[in-house]
Formats: sequence, structure tokens, C-alpha cells
Amino acid sequence: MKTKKLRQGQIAKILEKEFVVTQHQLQKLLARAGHRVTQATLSRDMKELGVIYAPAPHGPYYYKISTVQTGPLIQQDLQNRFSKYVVNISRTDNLILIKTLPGEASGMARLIDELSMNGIKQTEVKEILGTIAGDDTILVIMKNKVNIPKIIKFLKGTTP
Amino acid sequence: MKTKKLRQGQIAKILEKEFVVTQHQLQKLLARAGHRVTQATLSRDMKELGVIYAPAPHGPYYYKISTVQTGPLIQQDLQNRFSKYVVNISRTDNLILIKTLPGEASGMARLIDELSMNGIKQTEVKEILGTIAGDDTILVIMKNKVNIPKIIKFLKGTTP
DNA sequence: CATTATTATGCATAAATATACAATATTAAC
DNA sequence: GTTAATATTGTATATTTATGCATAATAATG
Repeated sequence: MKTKKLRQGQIAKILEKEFVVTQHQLQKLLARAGHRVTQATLSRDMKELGVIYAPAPHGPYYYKISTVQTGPLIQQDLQNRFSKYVVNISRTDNLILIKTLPGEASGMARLIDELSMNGIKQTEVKEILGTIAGDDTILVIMKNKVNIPKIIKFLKGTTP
Repeated sequence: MKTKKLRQGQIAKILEKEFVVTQHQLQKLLARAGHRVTQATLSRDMKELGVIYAPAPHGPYYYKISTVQTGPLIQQDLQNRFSKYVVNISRTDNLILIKTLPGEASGMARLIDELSMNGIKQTEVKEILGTIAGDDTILVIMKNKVNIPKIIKFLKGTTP
């Protein structure tokens, strides 16, 4: 059903430009673009599109296309890269040293950070204090050394 | 009035751990932590805290502490850094070359990108195609050269 | 202190969003 | 094609969130 995809694309486009505060407002804007649907449909579209509802500083909540991936997708991406780009993993005390192919380290580190900050229900990654990355090396600093094996398994995707 | 600050701190802490889907749920969790308030108060707190309401992939919407700054704050930050760290600005055609103090370039470039992607109602930054940064140089690529002076003014904060 | 100004909160309710269910449309299988 | 299975949407409504107004709590001022 292509109308749906088209409409959702249009919604994304609108939300990039306009300051949309309610689904009713969006409904009107959409109608102007030729898509005539009810609020109920928009409610469903929003969820599917991953649209977030965020407060403008000192302003009202408004709808906004999310640029940040949410938890599960990042995790998938990260584990995918692990299998492709990681050359070696070593550890001492509460540190994990991950050797990657050239240029991959900082991108992967960012994903790890993102996950540790935004990961929901992932107790593993909450144990990560932070990461530092060079060009082909990631240093992961843990809050506590006991959880290191669990984390390594998790990052590798052994525990899906 | 400290109870409010305390409560909001507690809210932030709860949202980091728990998957909170409604304000009622939060109300209960909060009560368990000793803060007894109505849903109305929570609604206000959420906005003040900048909590966003985001859909979990294939799951329901849930409340989530925002890690990404929203528009106006970024802009302020960026203009602040401009005044402190920018050494020189030059341009040719549709390119702007910004020379900064060592190490500042990539951070500032990220802010510019963030703004150009998430900026609401800021037509100026929408004209930015992208940025590339080294250690002390930012290259800003514009969609169109006619808007360059406007952008430069904007970044400098001359147009607040 | 007492008094005034400011901020925070609850109550009641308005406004907005999500959803169960029924009706339609779309796609797949034959 | 026809029929069965799946997906999309609207209607009506339940659920949830936001807010106007009144009150209480806190802070500022003399």
C-alpha cells in the first residue's frame, strides 16, 4: 500500500520544516498536501516513523523526527560491526581494549556511548563508564571489573 | 524551593532505569521514593526537565531523558564558542572556511551539523549542506552561495 | 515578625493521543 | 479471475496529558 509510505514521507518532510505541536495541526498540513486522514491514523504513523515528542526550551512540546537511533537498532548495528571490524579484544582490571580495522574505532565507540547512555533495559551497558577511541583502538572503561566478561559477550552479540 | 529540584532529580534517575510509559506509572514509582505529587505536577516537571516522549522500536512510547540538546540551547552554545575560539573566517563560492583554536573545530562542526539537522524555524542553517572538520579548521559547505553572508552573521550571533 | 510578591501544587476539566473493533482495501495463493 | 489472509483506516471512545484557576508554600522586603 503505497499511499501510506507516501504519506509518512510527507509527514517527515513537514516535521522537518514546521513546528508541529498537535496531530490535528499535522492533519491540516497534510490535507493541504493532498493526504486526507484522521487523527487516529496519524497517531499510528507517528509511532511507526519513530517521531519523538520533545519540549522546545521554554516552549511547548512539538513533534520531531528523531535523528538518534533508538536502542535495539544501535545494538544490532554495533554487533554487526564487531563481527566485521574487530581484530582483537584484550582486558586488564576494569579496562577493555578493542583493536579494530583502521578508522572504525571512533564510530564504534560512539555507538557504545550512545547505547550506554540511552540503552533501556540493558543492564550490561549501564556498567560502562565511558570510552576513548583513537583511529583503530577503543578503550572501554568499566565501572566495575566483575562485569567485563558479560560486556564482551554482549558487544560480540553472543548474548542476543 | 528544594523539594521540586529533589523530585525532578529523582525523576531523572528513575527514567534512566525504568521503562516509563505513562505519568501515572511515574507517579507510583516516585511515591515509592517518597515524593507524593499529582499527575499535573509531573506533566509540568517533564517539560521543565526536557524529557522527551519517544517510541521504542516496535514498542510503545516511553519517557526518556533527552541527551541531545534542543535547538535554541545549541545555538547559544555555538555562538558562544564562535566568539571565543574562532580565529578567522574566509569564503569562496559556496564554501566557508572557519579557522579555530586547536582542537575546537570538530566539536563546533558537530554543533553546526546538529543545528542544521534539527534546527526549527531557522531557515539560515537549513542552507547548510554539511561540514567537514580537522583539528582547527571547519569547512562549511552551503547549498547556495547567496546565503553565505547571512549564515556567517548567524553563526557569529550578530543576528540573535 | 508582618506583609507582599513569587513560585509551586492540587483540583477539576479541557485538550490531545491511543486503541478496540468494524469496515475496507490490498496482497497472496490458488 | 476468486477466495483467503493480511494490512490499512475510520469511528467511537478510553486513556492520557495539559492547563485555568484557586490555594498553599516559600522567598523577599521592610
